[in-house]
Amino acid sequence: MKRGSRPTQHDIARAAGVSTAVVSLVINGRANGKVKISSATQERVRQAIRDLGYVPNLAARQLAGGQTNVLGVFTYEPIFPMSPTDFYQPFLVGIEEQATKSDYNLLLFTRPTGTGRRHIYYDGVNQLLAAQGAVLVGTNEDRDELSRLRDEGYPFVFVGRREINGENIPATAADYTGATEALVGRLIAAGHRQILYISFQSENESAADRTRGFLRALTAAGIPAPECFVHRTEKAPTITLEHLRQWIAQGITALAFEQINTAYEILELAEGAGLRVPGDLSIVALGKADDPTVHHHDIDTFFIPQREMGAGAVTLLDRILREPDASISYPITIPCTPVPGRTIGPPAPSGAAGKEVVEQAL
Amino acid sequence: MKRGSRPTQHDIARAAGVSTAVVSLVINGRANGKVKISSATQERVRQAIRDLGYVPNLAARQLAGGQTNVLGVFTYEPIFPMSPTDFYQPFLVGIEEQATKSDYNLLLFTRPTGTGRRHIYYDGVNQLLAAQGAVLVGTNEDRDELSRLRDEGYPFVFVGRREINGENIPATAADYTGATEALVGRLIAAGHRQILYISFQSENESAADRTRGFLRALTAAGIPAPECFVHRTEKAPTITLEHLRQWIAQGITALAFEQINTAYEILELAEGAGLRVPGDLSIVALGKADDPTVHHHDIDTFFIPQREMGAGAVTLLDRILREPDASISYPITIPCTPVPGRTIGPPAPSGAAGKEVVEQAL
DNA sequence: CGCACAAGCTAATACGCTTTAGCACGCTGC
DNA sequence: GCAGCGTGCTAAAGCGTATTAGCTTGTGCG
Repeated sequence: MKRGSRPTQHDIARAAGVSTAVVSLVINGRANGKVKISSATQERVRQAIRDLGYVPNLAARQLAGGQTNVLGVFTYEPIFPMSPTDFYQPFLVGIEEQATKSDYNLLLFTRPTGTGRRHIYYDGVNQLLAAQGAVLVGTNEDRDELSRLRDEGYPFVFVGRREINGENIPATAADYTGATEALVGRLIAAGHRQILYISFQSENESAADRTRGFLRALTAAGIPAPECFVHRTEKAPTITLEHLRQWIAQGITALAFEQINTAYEILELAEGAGLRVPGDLSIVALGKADDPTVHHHDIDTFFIPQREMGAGAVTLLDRILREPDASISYPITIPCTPVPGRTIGPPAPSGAAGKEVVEQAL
Repeated sequence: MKRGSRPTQHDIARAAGVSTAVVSLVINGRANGKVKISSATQERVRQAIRDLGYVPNLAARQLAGGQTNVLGVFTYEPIFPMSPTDFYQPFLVGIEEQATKSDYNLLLFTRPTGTGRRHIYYDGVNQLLAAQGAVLVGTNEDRDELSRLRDEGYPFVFVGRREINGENIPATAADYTGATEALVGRLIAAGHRQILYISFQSENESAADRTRGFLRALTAAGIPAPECFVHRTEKAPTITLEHLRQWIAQGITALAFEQINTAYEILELAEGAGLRVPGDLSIVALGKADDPTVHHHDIDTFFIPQREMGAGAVTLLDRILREPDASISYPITIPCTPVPGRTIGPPAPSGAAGKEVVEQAL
């Protein structure tokens, strides 16, 4: 063992009077498998490891095709967010928790990619290869990269459902469809027939799932679901009191918002203008981050199980690494817990009544 | 090249009709150094790389070269805190930022150590060795571990000043001494002569630094600094209105709290009881976390430069790794920016006046 | 012509580990 | 006495890359 450098298996082998193969077998717990090592020898090896302070070289281990116990975490956004109310935080909490339980260390990919935006491929090199597998988090992902990654057979799991070329990639996903269906079902059960679904996100998988749940709830109740029930818009400010007035006049009795923030703004807008919620208008939000600092107590919605999604991603990745040939159907879906509020109620008796109220309010 | 696996330098070499050495040299831009490769050959190699879609194998590269670009991050507390207002968060933000700039990936040590509490040494083995060097964060550190770590010559940096056997270890530290001296100086400039320093923490380096700054400010102004000016207590609730009353009666005109939370509680306690701050009592806090969600607008204090401390730790570690023989004096000190408030003012005319006010208030 | 020297390349080795074929040995059963 | 077998171990072959000592060839120069 050269001065100043770490001991290798070779050094351990020499100290314990065995071959490096024995050392490797003992370290990897394969001493009682096909090849057997006497317990006396095992103990000598372990003692030598302790004496010399041996730690395996990760790169060598990986090169030789062994276990490194390192999972990569790649986020398209900065990992440690400046804003403590960051949406991604709970995912990472879940990832760390489960990594600890499953005995993995986490390798965070923070190296710059020159372009400002983060990329998996850096200088032509797949950064993730430094880890055995990786969990990917973020909204701003690069589909081409994901596609390439999958083609290469690199083991990874996305947090959130993602499709590449119409096919689901390994992922853990919130059951937006089911949760939306249940929530909208509650509106229908309360008597609503004309429900407007307001989508602010660009077309992505989460929005698609919610839309599907929305439509399912309608069809399950035998309500025809014309496209005019889905309102897509770019930004929150585009909804005004004027919009609300028009919708109510059209006979709309309930609004389903994709984002809880917008739901909350509109709730305040409506109540500030004298509209009663529920009564004149019922409001639901299709999901709420598990953020302990913010409480939208009153809006009917459901929790997005972020920690579970993060933890589930690690569990799934672990399984993929252990059983590379297992056929698993993606995504792994995790249910959302309902958050009861006070914004669902029976609709106003008729469209005309709604109209009156709004005119009074203005 | 086997099916299903990525092309290697060997494949490129064969395709371009050269040896693997040439491929390696071209890839690493060393084709014009000691060993020269004709530009025609270089172009052939590059073309083959493009044709076959070659991507270097990181593990092999690391094994052969030694450079891993991986820094360890060891925290005694969980890394992704559940509480978004966690004190450690900003340190990690800084670490990540600087790691990105300095072109390092971060290896988070999350593997359990069996004992519940996290430890660097696991089964007698230094876990950190998996990385080139490590940044350590946390209050609950194990001094023996740090001592051993240093003796082994492992490159590491602590975030926050730490002494082992009376000697400073590599660390980045907030300039508590200077900031405290300046802040207490402002009290003195306002006319205060009897200032009570209230310490809640157990005896550690940060508390010691503040105490030193406090005493320096006093001696610089020629004020004798008897020990009775330092009040140590375990928990916040132990300070009551009764205490305040006694202190004012003793002629104390200003309080310096180690923790801003306590300062804030006492401020509310005092004002709730009719005491005027400042006026009857001036209050300062010796440091405030860089937490954007909490605003103690009104208390005079200073920011603890947490992000800079984290970033500085990475910078320092980088330097230690690059110049192992450089002699650097520790800790690297980072100044604290003052946060002006409204709780410093001139003292009450006399001790007796203070007494009166308190008696009215009670 | 003979030598020195540069250019352009190859062969070989090392990095630290995992894995597997196979060896030596002692025991059992016939 | 020997085949057959299990136990405990070793030797050796990679994994994909970087590095370097040398080899060959061509060129300039005295």
